[in-house]
This record gives sequence, C-alpha cells and structure tokens, in this order.
Amino acid sequence: MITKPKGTYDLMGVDAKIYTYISHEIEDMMVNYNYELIRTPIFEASELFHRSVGETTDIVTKETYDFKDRGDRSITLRPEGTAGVVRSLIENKLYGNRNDCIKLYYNGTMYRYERPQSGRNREFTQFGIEVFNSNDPMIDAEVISVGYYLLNNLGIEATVAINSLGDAESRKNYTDALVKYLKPHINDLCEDCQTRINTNPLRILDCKVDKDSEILKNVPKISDYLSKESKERFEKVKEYLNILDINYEVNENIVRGLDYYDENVWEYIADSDGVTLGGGGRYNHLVETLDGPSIPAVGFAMGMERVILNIKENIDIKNLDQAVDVYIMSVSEEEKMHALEIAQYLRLNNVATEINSANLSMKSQFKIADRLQAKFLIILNNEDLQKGLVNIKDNATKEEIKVDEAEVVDWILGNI
RNA sequence: GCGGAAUUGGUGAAGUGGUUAACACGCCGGAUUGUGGCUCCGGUAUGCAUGAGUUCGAUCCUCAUAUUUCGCCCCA
Repeated sequence: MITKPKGTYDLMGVDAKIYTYISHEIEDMMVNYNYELIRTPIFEASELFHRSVGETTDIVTKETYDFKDRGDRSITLRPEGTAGVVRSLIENKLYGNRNDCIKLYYNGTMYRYERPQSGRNREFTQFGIEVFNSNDPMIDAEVISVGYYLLNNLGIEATVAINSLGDAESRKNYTDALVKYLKPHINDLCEDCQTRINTNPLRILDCKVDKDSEILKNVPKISDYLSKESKERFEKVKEYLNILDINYEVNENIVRGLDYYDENVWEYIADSDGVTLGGGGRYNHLVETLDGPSIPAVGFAMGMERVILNIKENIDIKNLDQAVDVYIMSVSEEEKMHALEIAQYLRLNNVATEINSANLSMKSQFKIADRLQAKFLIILNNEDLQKGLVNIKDNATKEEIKVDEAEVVDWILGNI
C-alpha cells in the first residue's frame, strides 16, 4: 500500500468542513476590508527564499524542500508566503500606476522539512495578507485587526502580543548591546542559547529553558534602544489598536524568526492554550532587498491547521454537517431513470438532492436519507409512475402526498 | 537534527508463546413478500504496520525499518 508522505495529511471529514467554514469567513472579510486575492507559485527559484527569509535562518538552512528541475534550475517549495508575493509585486510592477496602498491576501500550502507534531506538518496551509505602499501606523493596526477579528469571528479568543524591533539601526544597536551583556554569562545559558548568540541573539529572549533565569530577567530592554521615530510609531500603533478594540499586550520577547521584519511585530496567541496561531510584522526593506523599489510593507500569516485545531474544541460540528433537501428513493431500473431525471431538474434549480445509486434496499435508503437530514423524500414506484405520479414524503411530519411528476420541482421549490 | 510513547477489521478497542482473534458501534441481510428509524436473529479481520531473528510454533519475545503521536529545536 502506498501511504502519504510523512508530515502530510488528507483534509477530510470534520476538518474539511471546518476548513471550508474558515475559508468562507476569510472570503467575506477580505471583501469587507477590500483585499484582493493573489496566488503565487508553490515553487520558486531557491534564491528568492535565501535572500528574503534569511540566509542563516533555520527555515532556509535546514527546512526547505529543494530540488533541481529538468532544466537544472534550483527550485524550492515555498516555506512561507510573503517572499512570493513580494517577488510578484516587483515582477508585475503592481506599484506602477497607483499611489494608494496595495492590499493582497493569499491562502495556500507551504512546505518545511520538519519533524511533525501537534499543529505542525511538512505541508501546511497559511492564510496571510500583505499591504504595500503605506508606512502609516494605521495600516499596521488594520493588518493586526484583520487577523484578530478573523479569529474573533471564528469564535477564538486570542491576544495580540506586540513588540517593536525598531528600524535597522536601532535593531543593530540593541543586538550589539544584548550580545555584550550576555557574553560574560554565556556558560550559564542553555546549549541552544550558546549557539543562538552567534546566529540569532534576539532569539535568546524567548528561550523557554532560560526564561526564568536571573540573567534574562535583567537583560537590556529593546525599548531603551528604539529611535525616536520607532518609539512614536509603536505608540501610534497601540493608540489605533485601542480604537479598534483589540486585546493586545506588549511582549518584548516577541522577535520573530524571519530576518525581514523590522519595526512592529506581533503574534496571535490563543487564550485557551497559549499556542501561536499566526504572526506578522512590518518589513519595510524586503522589496528593496529583492531588487524592487523602496516600498514599505506590512503583513501577517496564520496557520490554518492550528486554527482548525483550536476551533475543533468549541464548535458545534452539527452546524457544519452537509445536509440535503431531497432524497430520491428508487429500486427498479425504471424508477432509477425517473429518479435521475428528477434529481437533475432539482439540482439545476439549487435544490440539494441525493439519489440512490447503490441498489440499496428501501430500508437502507430511508436510513441514508435520515443521515443526510433530507427534508423531503421522493419515493418512486412503477405503479404510480405509470400514472405520471410520484410520492413526496415530508420527513419531519411524515405526511405523504402524490404529486404529478411534471410538478415535482415546483412543488419542492414551493415547500422547501 | 535530538528524545519519549504508540501501531490489532470501516471505527472504538480487548486479548494470548499453541486449534475458529473478545466485546461494542457501524455496515449488510432477514423477521417486515417496496415505507424505515424500536426490537429480535444472522453476517461482517484468511488477520494483529513491514522485514528479519529467537522458537517445534510468534499477533504476543528481540532487533531493524516505516508511519503515527507528543515534546525539544524552529516556526504558523
């Protein structure tokens, strides 16, 4: 038997219903907030991710799916969504003839070669939005609010943990100060942190092993190193978040794992279990890094699988059950032909209809009709069909009437 | 890349070094000769992840592999 590759899954059943439900919610919100869909390739030139996500990040150094195609090009399955969108923005010059901001959203699969665990797969799905061409803190707040209210509309209680990394210069100053402070204590930190100090010092801040150590409690604060502009921007964002009635808290340990972020960064953290459902930030220099013009940008991405996991615990699955309006019962070949024809008319008239197609007994067909929550049963028999009649049974009242076969569709449409 | 736990029908699972692998749900059929959802009766794994090994004999013991799952790292 051929099995699915490790870290993949088949979306079906309850999860598929929840996924559809979330997707509809996303579509609705994106219309209301005026975001446009963008779909970029699942694979891109490897170089794109090396230059955007960061040459030294774990995602790029050990988690990408890389291969050479038949033309000997280095290809990588996308590990995240932003790089492809930015590439597309530049390649298509989407910024060319407009001065307002460009608001895009995507929802697609991403690939990272990792050990699977709860809420983490090798193929996973992210919904995300990106806004280009505006450096206004109000847009930061809007972007944050989209994720927050998406979760809210889905019935998920979450808190936005926000931080400011500052502009490139403040970030560098702070990193230097942090390393200088930690160096003397390095042997008292965990093994991972001893590596991080050389690769990504900021990451030490949200280390779970050392989080209670005195060393980390007295670490220099990033807020002391922000430039005046970054500080003002951060304050402004918080002000706007208050207007938008968003439950947030400042967390100076939020640093994010992708290199391209600057200024405001945030994560959506589920109140129920503390799991990070999504994260984002501003990336004012990425477009330039990828050979585009200097265009400010901000965005976030959310892990659909994690949202599904969270939703699953407190949703009434019954509400998502696929139900049918009409079930047509037949046994003989003659009856089946009529069933098929009636089903066709009903379906084309937007009546959800199912039909016996497995030569089942009457008893089985009744059971299936109930399982499908059919409101009406159309029960065919040769005798009545010869007179041009069909039986329609209201499955709630159990009342049954005979209707002229030609009138069936109208009758159903009138009584549904 | 590192560590823990698991893997028995469609599903939830029990179980044993030795003839037919419990039980329940589901499904199918019958009682009910074309109107059910209750009840009763019957059927439903040629098989216990895969491959080696130990043994007279392995689903059960050992090893390896795969997958699942939960952590770490990392991230969504």
